[in-house]
Amino acid sequence: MAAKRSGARSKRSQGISVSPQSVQEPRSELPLSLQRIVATAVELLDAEGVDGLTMRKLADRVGSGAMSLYWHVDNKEAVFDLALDSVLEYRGPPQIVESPDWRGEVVHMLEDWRASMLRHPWSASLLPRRALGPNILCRLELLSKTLSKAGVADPDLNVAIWSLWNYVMGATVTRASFDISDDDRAAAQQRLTRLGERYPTIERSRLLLDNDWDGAFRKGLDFLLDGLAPR
Amino acid sequence: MAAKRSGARSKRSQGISVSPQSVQEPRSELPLSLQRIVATAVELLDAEGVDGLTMRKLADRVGSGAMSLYWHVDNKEAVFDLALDSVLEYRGPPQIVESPDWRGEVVHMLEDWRASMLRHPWSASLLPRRALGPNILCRLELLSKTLSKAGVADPDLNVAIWSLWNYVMGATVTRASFDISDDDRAAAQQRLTRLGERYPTIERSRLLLDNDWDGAFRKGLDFLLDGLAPR
DNA sequence: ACCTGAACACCGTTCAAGT
DNA sequence: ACCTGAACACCGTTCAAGT
Repeated sequence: MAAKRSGARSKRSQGISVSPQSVQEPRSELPLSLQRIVATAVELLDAEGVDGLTMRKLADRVGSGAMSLYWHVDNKEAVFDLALDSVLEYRGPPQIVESPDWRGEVVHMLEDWRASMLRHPWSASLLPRRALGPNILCRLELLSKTLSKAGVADPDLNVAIWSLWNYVMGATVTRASFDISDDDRAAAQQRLTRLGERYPTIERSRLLLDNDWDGAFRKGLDFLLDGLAPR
Repeated sequence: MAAKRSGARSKRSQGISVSPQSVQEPRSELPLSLQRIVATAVELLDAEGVDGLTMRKLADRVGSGAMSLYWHVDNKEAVFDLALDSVLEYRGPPQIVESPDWRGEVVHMLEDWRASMLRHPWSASLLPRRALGPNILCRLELLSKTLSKAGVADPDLNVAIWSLWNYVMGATVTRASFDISDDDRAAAQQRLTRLGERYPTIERSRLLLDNDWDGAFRKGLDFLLDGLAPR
C-alpha cells in the first residue's frame, strides 16, 4: 500500500502557503516556481476534485510544458502532499492565550481545522492518508499543549489527541462527501424512505436528512470533551 | 466532485458476500458472474490496494476479456461500491439480544466494524466517500436500535450515531494508513525526533510512536460513550 | 539551472461486431 | 443473453535533448 514515501524531500519541502490573491493569473510569463505550482494545484483541485488533478492539466494552467513540473516536484504524489499542507496553515492566535477556558480554545481550534478542510473538500479525504506536513504538526502541537495545560496527564495525552483527531477527520470526510448535489440528496432520501420498513430506526432519527452539520459536529465534540475532561 | 451517482442501479444491486474459499480459482471456465467479479475485485484490492484495481487487471484475474466486465457492471465506480459493501457484511447476533449491557453491545459492534475494515485496508478510506450499501445501512440500523433501547431520546439519536460513525471512520482510516512499512515508521520517528524542539508536546505524548492502536481506539470510544450515555 | 517534445507503458470506456 | 478486439482519448513518467 503506497510503499515509498521516504525520499519525499524534494527541492524545497518547506510549508508553502497559497496567497489568496492569485485568482487566475493572466497566464503571463511569471517564472515557474514551486509556489505557483502548488497554488495552481489547489485551484485545480478546488475546481475539479481529486480526480481532476492531472500533471498535464496542471502544467497547462501554469502555462508550461507538461514536463517542466518535474523539475520542481518529484511526482504527482508530492503535488498532493504540498497542496494539502498549504491548505492547512493555521492562522490562529500566534501564541497561546492565557485563558482558563481550555474547552473553548479546543473547540475553536477544531472548528477552524474543520472549516479549513471544508473550504477545500478534497483535502478531507486526502489528509488521513498522507504524511503529516509542518502545518498539520503545528496544529497538533497546539492542541496537545492546550490539553496538557488543561490538566490532561501525559499518559492520557496520546489517547486524547487521537480521539479528537479521529472525530474531526471522520466528521469532515463524511460531511465533505455528503455535500453533494441536491439531486443525489433527493435520491438518497427517496431510497431511504422506500427502504423505511427495513431501517425504521434510521429513518426515525432522520439520519441522512438532517442538514445541521455544524450543530451536530459541535454537539458530538462536546460529548467527547465531556469524556476527555480531566476529572 | 463525482457528480452522478444516481443511476447506480446496475443489473443486480443486492448485497453480495464474498465466499472466502474462492482463494484463487484455477482460472478454469466457470461462468463469469457478478459474484465472481466482486470477489476477485476484493482479492485484487487486498493484494494491490486502491490504485491496483484496474478493469484490465481485474478481467485478467477473472479470466475474461477486458470488456466482458462491462456487461455485468456499469463502470469501475460500481466495482468499488460492490466490493466495499461486500466486505462489510455483518455476521453478528441475528437479532438483538435482550441484554441490559447496551454499552458492551455498542463497543462490540463498533470493534467488529473496525476489524472488518482493517482486514481490507482499502475499504476504510473508501467508505466515507461512497453511497451507503445495504450492509452498511444494516449496521447503522442495529446501532441505532441499540442506542434507542438504551434510552437515547429520538432527538439525540442523530447526533449520537454520527458521533460514533465519525469516531470509527476517523480511527480506522488513520490506523489503516499508518500501518505502513517499518521503514516508513522508522523514518517518521526519526523525522519527529529531529523536529523535537519544534513540537515538544507531541513528542512527549509519543503520538506517532505508541503502537497500541486497539487500546487507544477502545479508550477513546469509552470517552465518547461516557459523554453520550443518557443521564 | 531550467525547460521541452517525443515516446513508453499504461488507463477507462465506446462501439460495432461476433456467438 | 453474453462476450470480444480494435480504437479513442486520455494518463504519469523516462529520456535525451535543448537553452
